[in-house]
Amino acid sequence: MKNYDHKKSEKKWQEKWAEAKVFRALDDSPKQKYYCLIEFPYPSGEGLHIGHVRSCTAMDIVARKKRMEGFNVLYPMGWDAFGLPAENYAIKTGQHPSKIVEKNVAIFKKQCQSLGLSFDWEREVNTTDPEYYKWTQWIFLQLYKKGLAYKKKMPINWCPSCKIGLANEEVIDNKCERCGAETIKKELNQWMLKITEYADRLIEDLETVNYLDKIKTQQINWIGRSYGAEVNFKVKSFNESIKVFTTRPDTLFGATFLVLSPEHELVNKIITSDQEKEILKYQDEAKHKSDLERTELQKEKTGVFTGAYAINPANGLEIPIWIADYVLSSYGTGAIMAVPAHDERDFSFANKYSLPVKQVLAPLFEFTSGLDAIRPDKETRRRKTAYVFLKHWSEDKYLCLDWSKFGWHSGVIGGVEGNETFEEAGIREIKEETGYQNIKFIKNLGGELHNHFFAAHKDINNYAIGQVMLFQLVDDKQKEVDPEEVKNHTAVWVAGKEIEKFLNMAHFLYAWKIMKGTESECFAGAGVAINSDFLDGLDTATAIQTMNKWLVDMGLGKKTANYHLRDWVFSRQHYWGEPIPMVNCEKCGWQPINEKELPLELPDVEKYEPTQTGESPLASIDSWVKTTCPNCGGPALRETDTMPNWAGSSWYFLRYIDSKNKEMLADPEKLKKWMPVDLYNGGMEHTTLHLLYSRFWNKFLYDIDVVPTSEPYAQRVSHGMILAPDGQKMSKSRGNVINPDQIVSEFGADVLRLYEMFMGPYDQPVAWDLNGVKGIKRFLDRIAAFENFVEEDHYDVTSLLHRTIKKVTEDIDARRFNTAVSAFMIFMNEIQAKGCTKDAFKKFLKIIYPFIPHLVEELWSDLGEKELVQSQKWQEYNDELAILQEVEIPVQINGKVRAKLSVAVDIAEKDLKELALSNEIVQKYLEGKEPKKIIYIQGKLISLVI
RNA sequence: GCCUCGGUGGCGGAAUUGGUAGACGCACUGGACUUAAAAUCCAGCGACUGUAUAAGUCGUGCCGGUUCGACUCCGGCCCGAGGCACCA
Repeated sequence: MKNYDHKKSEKKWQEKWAEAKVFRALDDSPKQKYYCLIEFPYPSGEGLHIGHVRSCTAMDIVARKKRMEGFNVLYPMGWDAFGLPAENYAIKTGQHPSKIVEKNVAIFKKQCQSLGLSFDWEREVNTTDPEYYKWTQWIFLQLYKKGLAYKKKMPINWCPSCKIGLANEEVIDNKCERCGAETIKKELNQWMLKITEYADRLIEDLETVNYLDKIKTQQINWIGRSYGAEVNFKVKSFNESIKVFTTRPDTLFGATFLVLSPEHELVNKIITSDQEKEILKYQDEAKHKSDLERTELQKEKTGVFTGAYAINPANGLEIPIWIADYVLSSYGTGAIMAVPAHDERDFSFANKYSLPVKQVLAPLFEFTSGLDAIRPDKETRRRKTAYVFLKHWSEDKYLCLDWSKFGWHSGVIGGVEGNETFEEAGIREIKEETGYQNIKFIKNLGGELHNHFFAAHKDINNYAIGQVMLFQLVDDKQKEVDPEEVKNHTAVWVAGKEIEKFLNMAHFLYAWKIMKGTESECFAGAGVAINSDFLDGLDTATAIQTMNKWLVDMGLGKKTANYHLRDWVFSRQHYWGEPIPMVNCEKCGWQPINEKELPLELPDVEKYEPTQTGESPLASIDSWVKTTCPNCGGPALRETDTMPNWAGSSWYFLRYIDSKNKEMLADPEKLKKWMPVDLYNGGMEHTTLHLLYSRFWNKFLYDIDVVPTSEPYAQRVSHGMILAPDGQKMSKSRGNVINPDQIVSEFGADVLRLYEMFMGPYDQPVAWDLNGVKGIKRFLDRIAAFENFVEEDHYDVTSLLHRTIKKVTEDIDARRFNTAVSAFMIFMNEIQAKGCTKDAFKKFLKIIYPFIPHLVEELWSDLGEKELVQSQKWQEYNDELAILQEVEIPVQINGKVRAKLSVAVDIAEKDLKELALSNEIVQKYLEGKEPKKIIYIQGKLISLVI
């Protein structure tokens, strides 16, 4: 076809698809279901972003292919339309946010359609639709009923100049986004959701889903579980006790003071009168420090003595109780036991205030006298040699480390004299350095492991390393050790992982510090318990277990876990969100509204600004706020806070399944049919919030038998961002935003789609390049204009076609779209040169169809086909045809390619070897000799060693 | 500081149970067609040596190791991006 007009054609096919309803997901189809989900966008005023096009197209390709493969595909779209931008725009213009949303949604929808995205529009949802948020509110009520929603005083960001509460997104560098004034924290009673109750399941169930590894690790880190113990400390002369959390109960004997966070509830009860003034001052200061300041002033620790003492339950010692803001009230119990000898922070605090330090842990290896053996070396290559001898803390085992500043390379052993082996040289040198005469060589750890030792510390970066050996110093009177015994004895030292464990750790560092005279006296690693009564001699892991058991037996504490994850602050002091369906009755307290009253609709207000008191604008509507208590019928006030915009997006994937249901959130039968989502695509920035929140809600709904699966998404993938041509993020302020509408109108939707799939690996960021778009345009023009049809296919074309089908099929499944596009190009290059049959061309059209559906439909009908390509079956490939008849086998000599042989693919190994050996170039290199070894890799290469 | 990912021509990138590094595209250079330009088509395109040939050397952030053979595996380092951060 000579003149392909993308504007006309794209519109035509979009209409035909809509007419034929080929993108509709059917609830009663016998076909296997496939639920393909893309994060629904916030319909901003700027319209669809070029980045949306990338992910929507990618999922569109998957959806279209799956349909052709015979799946009943659900690929829906909707709008996450509550949120600040619409509210801010409403404040500015006085327009109702819903009007703004309506307008923007229309633009977005049109844009999606102009791209030919195969969404099933019959299932469209909008979080701001009362018929939708009715169920968001309903879920909140269920959470409340199960005790998972509660009120708590929490700080919000408050701008003293604008007198409004700000969302975290509105606070930049501790300043108000609107006026630039410093923000402060203001305590407000807020609704909270107990996501922490689900923390363990949110970690553990990750094993049952297929998420990208980086997504899993990020979630695990965010939840941040750590195991430890809670220990109770009695306060002297008070009938109170302080509970602390520690991950190292094994160091309890070394706890020489306690530290409470300034906000700790017990502080005011236990302070002595002479300390009161100072304490109150410190508390006041802490309150005025922002989070930023508290973390910025990391290095210098401050604190105040309360005047009270606690009893260390392990040894009965009286230890002082301090307060300090390096202890956070929001983590653990808000109090710690300080073990300065084995914790860096406690150590620096103890140093500053001259508090006692007590060692209760020794490293597994200790520095011995041989350590400072640095000496000039006259005869050998080395000019300076140093040995470190580390002695095992209890056994008569030594680790000998040897390095040289002006080291040698592999294979060259320094320090060897005459014909002696390296081992002999080692023994000789140990004798010289230590005076020990009876030394047993145990094992040379060689070059493979030596770097383990020295990477442990930055100071020794400059040392190139020779060899590392294990020696045993045998007492002169002792008999030689049985070789078998040595083996067992030393197994722990040398067995792969074990040695890594030992060597990568703090022990060496500690020994090194002593040697350098920079020992800090704080050893925070794992080791062996000392000065700890019944724990003495136990390694850290065993000591922790023993201590945990002891704590329980004595009724002093228990093993427990702590999380970084905090409960979800669910209140926003804004207008444009779902009203929280609760009322506060003077008599009955907080009461949920009757479910029959849902949806609790947002009333109209005159002004959208938050109020001067920090309440939401809803607070100013008396008629709405004043209501009756659902419990006693007495006067009550409505909650005026609204939900965060994460609320609506936490369950939208469920609503697509039954978007028009008036009776329930969604029909259980339909949920059973469609859940879980098979493939969910979204941005990495949603990993720790939206993704976690929606998993939490789904799990909750699963627990109350509303949904059929514990995990909502079987697979989660992520797209990379599209950057501006200069490699910067696209933003309005930089003025480097690319408008997709413009590209669609100038080049066509197919060009934009294919370009975005080709630009780079799907999951990585790539910079926009207009020349690349033009290149894709050229490629599409070549497809459109192709007419080099022949009667019968050349074998090469047939074989390439089948290889291309295979590659594209696999690439789409693995989301390697860029290499699939390259395969299309290779195929086009081939058939332009050699020609192909109409049949082969049609097969090609079918596999490129998901990428450029409009052009393909046009060419397809042009070739006389009556049906839509979307209703065709996905093209299959024939493995036999995909095989090349003739291959080029490179001949390597000593690892370098010297010649290439063109041979039949099924050539016998013997024949190939003969052919290779008789090759002229190979002969030249062989110089009449026989090769030592011939390596043949089937169909890949032949390698001669001479 | 900790965790995660990444580093390959002028550019985007390709190559994974270790087996021809640079597919495909862009940019660039030369040629054909044209009065000319655009478009299109053909050829070249990592660096160096060499005679524009033949041939050879080097080359995937850096330093080592394993191997007949390393972008790929192992150890360490450097740089960049993202996340977390006084987390007891």
